[in-house]
Amino acid sequence: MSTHAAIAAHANRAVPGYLVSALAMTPNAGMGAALGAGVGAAIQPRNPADPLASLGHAKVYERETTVFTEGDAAGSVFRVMSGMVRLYKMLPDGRRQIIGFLQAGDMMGLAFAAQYLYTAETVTATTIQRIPRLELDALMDAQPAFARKLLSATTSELMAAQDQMVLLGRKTAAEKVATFLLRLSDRKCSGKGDDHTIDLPMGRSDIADHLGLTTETVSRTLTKLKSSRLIRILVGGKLDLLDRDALADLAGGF
Amino acid sequence: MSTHAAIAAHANRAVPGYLVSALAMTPNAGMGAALGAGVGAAIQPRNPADPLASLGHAKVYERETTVFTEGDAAGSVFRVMSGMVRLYKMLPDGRRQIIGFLQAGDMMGLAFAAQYLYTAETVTATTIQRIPRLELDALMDAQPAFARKLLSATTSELMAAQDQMVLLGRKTAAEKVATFLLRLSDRKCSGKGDDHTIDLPMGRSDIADHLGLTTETVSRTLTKLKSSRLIRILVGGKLDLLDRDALADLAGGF
DNA sequence: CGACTGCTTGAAGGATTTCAAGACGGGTGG
DNA sequence: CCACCCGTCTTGAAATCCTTCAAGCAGTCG
Repeated sequence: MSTHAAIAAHANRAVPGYLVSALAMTPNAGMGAALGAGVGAAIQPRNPADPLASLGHAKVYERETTVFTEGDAAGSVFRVMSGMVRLYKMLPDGRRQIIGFLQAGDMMGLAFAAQYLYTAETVTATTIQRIPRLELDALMDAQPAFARKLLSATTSELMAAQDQMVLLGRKTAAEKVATFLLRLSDRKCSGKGDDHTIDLPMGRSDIADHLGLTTETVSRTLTKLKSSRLIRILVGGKLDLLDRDALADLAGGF
Repeated sequence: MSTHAAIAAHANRAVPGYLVSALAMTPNAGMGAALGAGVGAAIQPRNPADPLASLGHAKVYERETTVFTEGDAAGSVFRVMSGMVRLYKMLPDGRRQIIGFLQAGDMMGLAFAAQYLYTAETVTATTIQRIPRLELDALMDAQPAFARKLLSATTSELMAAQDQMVLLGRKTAAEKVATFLLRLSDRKCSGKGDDHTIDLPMGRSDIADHLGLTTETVSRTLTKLKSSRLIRILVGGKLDLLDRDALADLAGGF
């Protein structure tokens, strides 16, 4: 159940309305999203074909700023234009689980519920487009194809969430960290520059809370990867993947 | 990322097409799903208002039977009419993570990808409606409202997946088991009979692989709950929740 | 009635956490 | 421009929860 509870099971805790799902929603992200679609291009929020471009308005948030909090009334959805955001849920006693990190092109707050289901905070300085729920509704009504894109994007999120469940439930610390680094690397696709240098703008405790570990374990694991010559840790939150194949082995599956 | 990788990040590993998402899709499950909607009623796959009722055809599967396997070409989506199904992903070395358990009304295989992303097996004897992807597409084209229902249902799945991440990443064994039992209990809503007796048709190792534990730990934890008079273990895979409040405390948040 | 399979229980081991200092680095102010 | 400061990261050692390894036990099914 849990992961597949029927709508009915949720009905008593969430009034219909947009809520909390985070998902990637880029101009090229729809059903027809061809293989290799966009990558770089898809990240262009100002793509002329972007149906969302004219909605709402963008705002710059400083680093370590709250965008919205779990439980807030959910009146808008958001799209990250640049920078990085973390989404997390907290247990009553303060334990935190980071659901994911969002980058340019990713959307959040898109779901049917009256309140946001998690908290969104910026990691770095971030530009975020805020789109009132009503405007999005109107767009969905006007463009059925757009509704399909949302479904497709949400579905992709679900796939990613399932991979994360495997990681959290069945992987060791080393596998978790290796998987995380490889995902970051696949994700960026930043075209320019070394394709093996990745950005780690978030702190160790963010990584830990995403992987179900402690900061100490993350640090120790990274140190071990460094000693094994699989990675090189650079200043300024950057990191080189020196042996992607070995990392993939360590990651044990995707 | 992981959990929120942009579509583009998936584009190179999954050709568009229906795939893997599992979600609850019942007649009353749409956007308008009122609070308290259906529960019992929503579980009625033959509800007259059910747009899916006339699609595909139903088949009975024996217990412990494979419905489809991760990697199979994904040509159909499925809806559980009765019984229970488990969905899981495996790591190359055999470690298994059960993504969720499906009951009457839940759908699976609904996503945009060429292959199924996980394996579906029956736990008990189960009746399953198989719906060719093309028929579902046609229905979505014909009934925009239906597409919204799918989006809503998928979104609910995502919410559940996020809760499961918190469980897997940040809860202790006792909290995991308590949470699992409470979810099962909330889920069933079987109207009739003791509202504190729940069905546990799956084995200990299924529970373990869903919660990120071992069968021994699950067994020990259940024994401890029994000793504490919080539950009573009955024959035939049934179980009484004797102190729901205490369990909720133990569960530490939803 | 015996063998099988799954559940329970015990004891030992290990991976990760917890507790506790240091080291590093980056930013600020003198 | 350098030094100080503070937060973060790293490293160490002890503790712990959970796993692993190993038997018993129990319900089932031929």
